[in-house]
Amino acid sequence: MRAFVFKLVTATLEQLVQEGTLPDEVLPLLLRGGLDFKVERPREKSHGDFSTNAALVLARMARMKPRDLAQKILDALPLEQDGETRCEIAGPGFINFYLSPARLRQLIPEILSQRDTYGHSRLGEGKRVLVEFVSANPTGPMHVGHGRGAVTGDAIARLLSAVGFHVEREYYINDAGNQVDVLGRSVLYRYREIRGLPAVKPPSYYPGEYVTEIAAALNNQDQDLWLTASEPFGQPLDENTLPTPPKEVVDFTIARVIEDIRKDLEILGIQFDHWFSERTLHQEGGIDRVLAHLVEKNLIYQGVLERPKGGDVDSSDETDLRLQTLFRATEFGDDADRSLKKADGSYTYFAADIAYHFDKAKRGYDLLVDVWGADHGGYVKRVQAALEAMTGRKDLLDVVLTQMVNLTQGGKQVRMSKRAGTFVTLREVLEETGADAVRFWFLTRSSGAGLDFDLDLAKAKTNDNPVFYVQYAHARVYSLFAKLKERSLSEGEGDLSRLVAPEELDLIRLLGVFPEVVESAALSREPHRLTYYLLELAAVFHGYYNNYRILDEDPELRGARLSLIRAAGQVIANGLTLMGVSAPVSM
RNA sequence: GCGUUUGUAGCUCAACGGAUAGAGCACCGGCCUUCUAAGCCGUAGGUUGCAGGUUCGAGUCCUGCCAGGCGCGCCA
Repeated sequence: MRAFVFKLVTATLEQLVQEGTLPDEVLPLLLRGGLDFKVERPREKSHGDFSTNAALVLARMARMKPRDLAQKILDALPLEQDGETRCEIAGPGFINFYLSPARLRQLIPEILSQRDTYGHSRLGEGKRVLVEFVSANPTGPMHVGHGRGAVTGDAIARLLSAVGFHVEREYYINDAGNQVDVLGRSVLYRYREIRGLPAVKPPSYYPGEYVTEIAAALNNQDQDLWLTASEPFGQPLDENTLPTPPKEVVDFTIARVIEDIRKDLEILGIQFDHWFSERTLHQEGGIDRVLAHLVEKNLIYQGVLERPKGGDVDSSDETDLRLQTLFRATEFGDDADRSLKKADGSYTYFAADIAYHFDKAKRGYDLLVDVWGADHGGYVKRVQAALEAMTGRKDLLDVVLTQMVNLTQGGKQVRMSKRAGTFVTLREVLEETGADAVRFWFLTRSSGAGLDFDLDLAKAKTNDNPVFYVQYAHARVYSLFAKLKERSLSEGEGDLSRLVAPEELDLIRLLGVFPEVVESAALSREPHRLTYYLLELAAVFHGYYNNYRILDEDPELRGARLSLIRAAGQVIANGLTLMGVSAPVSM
């Protein structure tokens, strides 16, 4: 609907250029979209259904007072003032559009015929987007923070898909590097323990219970096979000469952990199109090629990095004065050049990450979206820098950062400590509250802000619980239709013109906003906008329900109201679906 | 020290550069007991951390401060 008004205004401005009211230079700007005039929903209800600032933006170029120009625009608008739509000038020069009740009511059959596609659009023109998210290291179970990333990424993918992008979901598995060796050693150490052999904790290891479980499974499957390999763990190990665990043990362990993660994601209802292994990059020489490419562009040199000042970096450490292989990230807006190779000649994580993102770019996507934990925020610039260096494209990668989640119960914080091994896994929370609560709740804040997750409230069947509040609005619609049957009432010959109450027209207006909410949430990568919209819609719906009798005696009125709430139920269901939350028919 | 992010009502948070900055909870006052869930109406609550700047117009953009989070290594 907004697009319609926008086109109307644009056409009118073109006409004013031809008439000479507006200078010729406006025309090219208009065609290129170079003018930032807007058609928007006013916050203030009395300002109409739509409003445009066109006269304010163009006043200077037209050398006219904003209100005078507004009058010219108004006169030229090809709108018949036939009672469908009404316009007026207000404030400093806004032009406000008021839709008539008749026009508003048309929306109900539109929604009912579009059903689950209402709110969708073709804005994305089928452009290909790759959303990479979760990508939790395969070294242990997912915790709550990973869950937030998972839910956010999936919601963004759903939103982009709804507005017409071709979306694929990808999980990047960090199955190379030091950490997987640490993991393999942790398993071998526990393997010895299980077999009752002498075992000493390696200098660094993963303490969680899951490691022991995996070791037990390994023992079950392979029995004595790893006795020799585990021998070094019978005595204290020197940090500098740690044994490399056998590939089979590492693979077995990673496969187990990934399977566990996959299960969490399945409970959440998230499916990936691609699982991309970091290891394949190393094996197929992808990293070498990327480095060669950068050498060709003269973006690599041997140098020394300055030591960071202050903070808790140990300034007595001399290792950073060593000559290393550096990428000229500063030429692309980063704050420092970045290391690509370690002293032992192996690649840094960053080198692999460049190769990975370059691989994504080569696969031909028009847009890459990454969802990362906020603790990785410092890497955004360098990855974008590298991507620009490799592809020449500046805005290819969009990174969304998600902040921490705090679990609370009974108003008190649930402490999570990885060191003490008492951290709460995502699985535990899912079992406690269910996937709907987790998904909805994780989308109630903008992703950049911290989030408190109240375990008690998320389970509560009260209106304080936002998940319940919205889902219940949906269920209420269905319960009314059930009641209708129970009383053997007909749905009635709905006469929509009987919908005259301000609450009814407000509800319709709100239903009309839905497509715009979906669009803005998708384009800004801010799924929480959808959540807020649904909360508002649920509130308006509940208010209507509480103040008006839907199942009225009069069949014409009853039918009209039933159509309205059916449309409302449809919009709530569509919104919940975009969040990945179920829309229950009864509760 | 540098980067990044956040700072909005007592609390938790919204607000695509728009008009008088909004919800929920809590508080206070008043109704109500319904098509299933304590609902409904109303009052009050603000110098949007501070100071400048950009413009028709700034919570939003720019600069500088203040405060919290995260990050700043050849860890991933």
